[in-house]
Amino acid sequence: MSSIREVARLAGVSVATVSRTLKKPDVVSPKTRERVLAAVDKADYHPNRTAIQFRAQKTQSLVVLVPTIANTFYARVISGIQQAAQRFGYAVLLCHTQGDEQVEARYAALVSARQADGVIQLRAHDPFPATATSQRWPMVNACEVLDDPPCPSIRLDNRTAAREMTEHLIALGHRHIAMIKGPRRSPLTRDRADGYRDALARAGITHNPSWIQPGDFTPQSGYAGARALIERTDRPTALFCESDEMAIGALHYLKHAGLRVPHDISLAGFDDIEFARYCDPPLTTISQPAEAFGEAAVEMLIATIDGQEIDTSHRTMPHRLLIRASTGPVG
Amino acid sequence: MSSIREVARLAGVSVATVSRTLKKPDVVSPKTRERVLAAVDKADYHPNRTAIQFRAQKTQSLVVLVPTIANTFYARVISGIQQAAQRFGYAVLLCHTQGDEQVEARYAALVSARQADGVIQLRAHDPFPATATSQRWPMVNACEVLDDPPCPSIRLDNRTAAREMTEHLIALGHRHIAMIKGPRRSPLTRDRADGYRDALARAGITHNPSWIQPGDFTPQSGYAGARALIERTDRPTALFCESDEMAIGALHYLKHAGLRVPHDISLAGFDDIEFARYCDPPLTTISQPAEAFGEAAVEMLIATIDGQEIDTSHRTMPHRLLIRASTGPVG
DNA sequence: TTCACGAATGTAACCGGTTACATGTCGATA
DNA sequence: TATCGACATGTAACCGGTTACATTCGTGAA
Repeated sequence: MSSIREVARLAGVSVATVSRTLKKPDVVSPKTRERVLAAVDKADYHPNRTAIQFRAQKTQSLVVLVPTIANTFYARVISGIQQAAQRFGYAVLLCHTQGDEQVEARYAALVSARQADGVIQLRAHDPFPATATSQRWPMVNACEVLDDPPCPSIRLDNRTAAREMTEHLIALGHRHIAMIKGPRRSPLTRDRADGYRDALARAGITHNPSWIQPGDFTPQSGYAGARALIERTDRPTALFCESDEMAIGALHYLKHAGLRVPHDISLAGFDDIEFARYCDPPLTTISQPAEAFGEAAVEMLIATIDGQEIDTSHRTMPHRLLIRASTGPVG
Repeated sequence: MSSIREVARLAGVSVATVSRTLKKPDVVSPKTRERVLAAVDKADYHPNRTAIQFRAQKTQSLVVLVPTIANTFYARVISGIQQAAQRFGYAVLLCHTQGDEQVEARYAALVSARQADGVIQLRAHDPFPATATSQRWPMVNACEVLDDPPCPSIRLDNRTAAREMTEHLIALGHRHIAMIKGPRRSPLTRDRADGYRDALARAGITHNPSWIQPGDFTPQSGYAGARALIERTDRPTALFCESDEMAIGALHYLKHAGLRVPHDISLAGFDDIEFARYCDPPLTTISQPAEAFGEAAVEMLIATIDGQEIDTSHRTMPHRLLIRASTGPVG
């Protein structure tokens, strides 16, 4: 575990010269450079990054707070974060929070403790304590975004996307359109439900609140939601799930109940996860540029860390309605 | 950005007393403790973890090298790593390598540069340079394991698992069993193919090498592999894919080709990802304790870092054959 | 010869904690 | 009263780099 002093000793120079040889090779003479590099090799010297970070008061690391990595949408976002971070020379501290606010706070504290330079939060919650005395740290809120984020944010126009999907179902002749929502307090879920209601209102269709089922984005909750809706006497002709994972669970129940999709009931999802296209029938859904979310988050965060001005501190990423075979004319 | 000296000044004590108050509160007098804690509050003081790590020569961080996080099996392993790391007070530096050896080496160098205390490698490749001079760093190899790992490892008995699956198909009366493999040079894939051949040999079935299709664990490669097999004249009656993702792709092709599963052809996967049970028909597969892989890897790595003896430096995790509806008697 | 100047290199302070060791204080005991 | 020990606290070195500033050296011009 050789240090710079060991290398300096071996090369017969001062530590400053070793440091310069490695960081600004052009300011040392070729002869010295050669001697130093030979000593580096001989000593198997690797600069201690913790020491460098300590000295520079900069860690080149980012904290990413993700509710669950087992969700394929988040996995794609993280993949995008990784790519971009790598490009900028930043390391990614991945923090799996299960949406637990205490865990989030604990990990966000890595930034106040200067083990990381900033946070990317993928959930609609401010992980920093709201005390007036404590300062704000570099942070970006992406994917599931606070209504009034105290930091740059990157979101989808969830309301418009959900409206477009609902309009697609209405255009197919559906009037009885049910929805399986995400977790109660999420702004994202609220926006999608608003978009759904917008479309119904525009089409003059009376909105039946009991056709909105709660869910939590898991296939299990999709299965349960579909069952609750199908077991009623006033069965809907179309079902819009706020995530593909829930749609996949719902599809499973629908088949189990002997319903043909889309002949007996149309089914739509949201996210366009990889398996959506492999469903039988392939799922009509909204595609989101998941990797681009991650990349944009990293770019905006690093700009914040570097204290640059950010042209758009709130960005909206484009979505796309993908019509596949799971939705069809009302039977 | 207050330091310990600032707090000491505010409390009218020395820095040593502040440090002791926070780390060993019982050695300072209650009166002093109170004054110090008040000063900590007032200064909004957060100990600088980089300084602590630098002083302690210990980062409490692990590097995880994962080929791709977009694979749901790896996502579960990482989830397990996260849980365990959190329990031990370690942070996780996630490194997405796409299986690129240079990227792996660059990230593994975070350990030689002492930005992390050890590495968990999820791929069968040693990320450290093989020079004789360079020392070995704490590392654990999990999931896809080197034949002769220079470190503790955690693996599945892939050969036995694949043999059991193949025996299940043989027991159903199948004699024409094809396979879609993983990447060529992976020991994991080789072991599974060996297990498949073991079962055929034991049953006295001649092995037809042309019934082994290459793949890369993605649904696309499963789709392509299934097509290549089905378009032949000597079509197999059963298809064993080395991953569920490939099986899902294969299933899509089989349906597209108008084949009924399992009536016309049986289909088996490997991994038991969440969507396997939501397939139509639900997929017969091998379940692996993915989260447990991650947890075991963290435990063994931290034991290595702490220089403890490790009882079993090579662990084998249990697998389970899950028979669902995608496999059935030969038609 | 002397001086100025630039290039190359060295010296040492600094980043913010931890901790071995030194010092100081107080009460109990001889 | 002197001495001792337990307890509380302070002082300063240390971890391994970076870098401002100081020093040394060689070269060319006056």
